[in-house]
Amino acid sequence: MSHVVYGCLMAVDRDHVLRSAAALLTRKSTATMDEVAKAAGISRATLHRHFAGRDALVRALEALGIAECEAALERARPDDGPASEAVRRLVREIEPAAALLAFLYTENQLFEGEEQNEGWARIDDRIAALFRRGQASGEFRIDLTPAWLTEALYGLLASGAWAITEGRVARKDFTHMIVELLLGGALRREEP
Amino acid sequence: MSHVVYGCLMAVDRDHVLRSAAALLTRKSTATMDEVAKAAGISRATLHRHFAGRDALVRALEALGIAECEAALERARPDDGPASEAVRRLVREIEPAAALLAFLYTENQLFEGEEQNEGWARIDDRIAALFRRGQASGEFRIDLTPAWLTEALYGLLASGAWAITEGRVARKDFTHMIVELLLGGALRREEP
DNA sequence: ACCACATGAGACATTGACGTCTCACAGTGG
DNA sequence: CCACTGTGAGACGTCAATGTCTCATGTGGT
Repeated sequence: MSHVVYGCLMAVDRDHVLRSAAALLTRKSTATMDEVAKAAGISRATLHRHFAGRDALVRALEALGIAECEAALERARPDDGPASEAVRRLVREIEPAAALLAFLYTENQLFEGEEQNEGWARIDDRIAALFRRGQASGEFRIDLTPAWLTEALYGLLASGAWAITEGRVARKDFTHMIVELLLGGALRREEP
Repeated sequence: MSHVVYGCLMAVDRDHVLRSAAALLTRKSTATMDEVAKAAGISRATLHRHFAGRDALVRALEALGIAECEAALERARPDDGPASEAVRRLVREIEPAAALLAFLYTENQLFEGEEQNEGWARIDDRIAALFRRGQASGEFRIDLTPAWLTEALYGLLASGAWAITEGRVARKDFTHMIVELLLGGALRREEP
C-alpha cells in the first residue's frame, strides 16, 4: 500500500512544485533551479527528484499550460452560440493561465529548431476553427486570417498578463480589454 | 587625421555589427557572443572591442531600437490628421524595426528589477498621447485606456514579427493585419 | 621603407548554473 | 524497536559562456 500513499504524495507535491515554479518563472523567466526549489519550499535535490532537469521542468510546465488551455477550451464551448460570445468565454476561462501562457510563449522562441509539442497545434487548430466559424457565420471579417487572429490572441494574452504584473492595467479589466480590442478594435463603433 | 578616419571606420563597423547582431538575436535570442561575432564577420576579440560585453551589446541594441522607434514616430507625424491614419502610418514606419522591438520586448522581462531606459517612457508617452488624441476627437472608444492600447500595439507588433518569421503569415500583410485588428477588431463592421 | 593601429586567432582564468553523489535526519509502518 | 523511505544539506565535478590577455599579421599613412 505504501506505493499508493507515496505515489499520491509525490503527485500532490509535484503539482505544487509545478504551480510555484510557474508562478516564479512567470515573473523571472531566468530563475535558477535553486530559486525554483526555494520558491516551492523544497531543496534542490528534491526538485531534481521530481524533474530530471530544467528542461524537464519546462516541458512539464508546457504540458501544464496545454492542459489548462484545453480545459479552458472545453469550458468555453467554442462551438456553441455566437462566435463572439465563444471568444469572450474563452478569454475569460483562459485568464488564470495567461501568465503561464506568456512565459511559454516567449520560451518557445528558444526551442526554435526543435519540434514543438503537438498539443499546441491541436489548440491552435481549435481556436482557429472558432475564428473560422465566426467568419463563416458572417460575424467576423474575412480579411484577417484565422491564423493571424489566433496568433494575435496569444500576443494579447501575453501583453495583458505582462501589463498586469507591471501594474499598468487593472487585473479586473483583463478580459474586457482583450476581448474588446480583439473583437471590436479601438475605433468607436457607430451606433447601429 | 587618422583619428577621424579610424573613428569613422569604427562607427561604420559598429553600426554594421549592431545591425547583424540585431538580425541574429532576433531569430535566436540566446546566441553566443561567438555567434554574434561570426554573424558580423568579425572575431570575438573585435566584438569585445566594440561592446564591453553582452550587457553593453544589449544596451546598444536597446538604444538602436529606441532610436528607430523615435525616427518612425517622427516620420509618422502622430499629431497630423485623423488619429487612425496616424496609427496606420506609425505601424507602417515601425514595421522594419518590429523584429528588433520583439526581441527587446521579451528581453525587458529579464531586467525586471533594474531601471529601464527612460527612452521607452518617452515613446510610450507619445504613442499613448496619440491614442488619447483619438479618444478626444471621438475617433477611438474611451473604454480602452491609452496605456492598454499602447501595450497592445507592442504585443501585436511582436506577435506579427514572430508570426512572420514562423511563416504563419505573409510579410506584405504585416501593416494591414496589425492596423486592422488594432483599430477595427475582428468583428465585421456593418456598412455605414 | 617604416611605423602605427586595428584585427584575428588563440590561450587562459573565472564565473555561474547544472547534474550527481553521499550522508545524516525524520516520519511512518510493521 | 527496527526498517524503510523521502528529504535536506552540502560537497563535489562538469560544462558552457564570458572576459581578459598576448602575439602575429596585414594594411594604410608618413
